[in-house]
Amino acid sequence: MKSVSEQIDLLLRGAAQVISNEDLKKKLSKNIPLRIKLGVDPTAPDLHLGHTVALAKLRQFQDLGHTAVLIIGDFTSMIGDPTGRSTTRPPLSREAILANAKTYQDQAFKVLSHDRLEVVFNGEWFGKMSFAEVIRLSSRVSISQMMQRRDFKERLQAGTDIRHHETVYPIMQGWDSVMVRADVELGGTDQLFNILVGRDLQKDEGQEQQVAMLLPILEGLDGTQKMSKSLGNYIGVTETPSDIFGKAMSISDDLMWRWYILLFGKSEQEISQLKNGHPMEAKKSLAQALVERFHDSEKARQARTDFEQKFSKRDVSSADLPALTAAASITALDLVMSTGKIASRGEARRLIQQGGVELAGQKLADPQASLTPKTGDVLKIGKKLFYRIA
RNA sequence: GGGUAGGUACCGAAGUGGCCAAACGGGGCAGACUGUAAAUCUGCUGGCUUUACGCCUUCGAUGGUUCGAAUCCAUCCCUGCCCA
Repeated sequence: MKSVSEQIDLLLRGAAQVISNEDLKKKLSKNIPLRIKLGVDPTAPDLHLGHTVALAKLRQFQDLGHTAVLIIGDFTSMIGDPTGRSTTRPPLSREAILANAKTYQDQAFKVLSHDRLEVVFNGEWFGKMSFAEVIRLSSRVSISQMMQRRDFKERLQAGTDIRHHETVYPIMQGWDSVMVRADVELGGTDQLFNILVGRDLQKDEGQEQQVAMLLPILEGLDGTQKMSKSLGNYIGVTETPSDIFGKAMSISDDLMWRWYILLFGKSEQEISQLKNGHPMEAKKSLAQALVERFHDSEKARQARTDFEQKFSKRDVSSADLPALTAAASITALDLVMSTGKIASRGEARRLIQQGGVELAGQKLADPQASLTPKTGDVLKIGKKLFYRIA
């Protein structure tokens, strides 16, 4: 096992806040594997890079010899974490939760190691609790304490309703920490309150208190807003190698360094070393590393080669492109529409008129022009869509 | 339950009888420039077509008034705020 200071150096990279550094150091000094808790809500079926920030941190702990305790919130997700929400969220059905949990694990293992891992469902203990126990547990947290949470306070002020069960959520999350005897709990910065409740409850139970390690929110492709599905600025972990690679290449340089730190735990020295080279090289390496993480190294190399051919060398002659069957004689408009990727004929018309469509290297200008596409010709629509005529 | 302000395109927000497919901003898409980056500039951004100031659908819902309605009237649904 690495020395405490080496571990600290690695673990603190990218962390937004740790409560407290001293506690963490003390725990590490015991030189026995720590139990690192990460609770996840199986509410959304697909993970994106934003979700993997905490997973990557958890993996770091695993690599240092600590035990990852992944809590699947099958029970808590029936409530829905109110964190960051301005409205009560609709509960999920049992079946949906279990199906999501399965998908979640499959995807999480692209980042996590199977070694030194425990996966538990919190229904194991919450499902058995009696109402009396629930009341006893609830009595440990005061309402005014609960109302200190920013999202509750704001909702209260804004006059939107807060349902009673939502205030129970932090208590349940805290109780999870007690049940798994967590040494460290990971979470986004918005999880501060919930994780601190865990510390309180552990203290009440006579346990050593967990360290709260908060990780920053990952910015999405646009570089400003948080990565989220609804904003469409995300990279999903199940996306194809070329999509992951291409999307990663489209981010700004500033964002690239953030991703290096948050997703790959790079140190300041490593970053400044990368900054000495060409930024595009650094970005390609990042993109390649991402593909490797979610697929494999062979596919990552392939994605990079394809990308370089398609874009850097602008040579698509040998690249692997989706095939498109076209009639011997067809108008430019119909050819573009036959890809099925363009929403309306009006949009296709606009693309052509604005010079966004090329066939065999020739820009098309007239939507009505009659074309005779040959087998092997490449159709390029906009920046990202490529087809080879079959 | 009472009062009050509202519901407009992906989002925000103008428009209060014809010049409204609906200003403006954001977002998105495309082009130029680049490192297919960012920033910047330009264009586009409901659908269809024979691309025309043509047709169709749209301004919470349904009916109505009118030659003509996002705009006026009626009923209904939903949301915020204040009071109880």
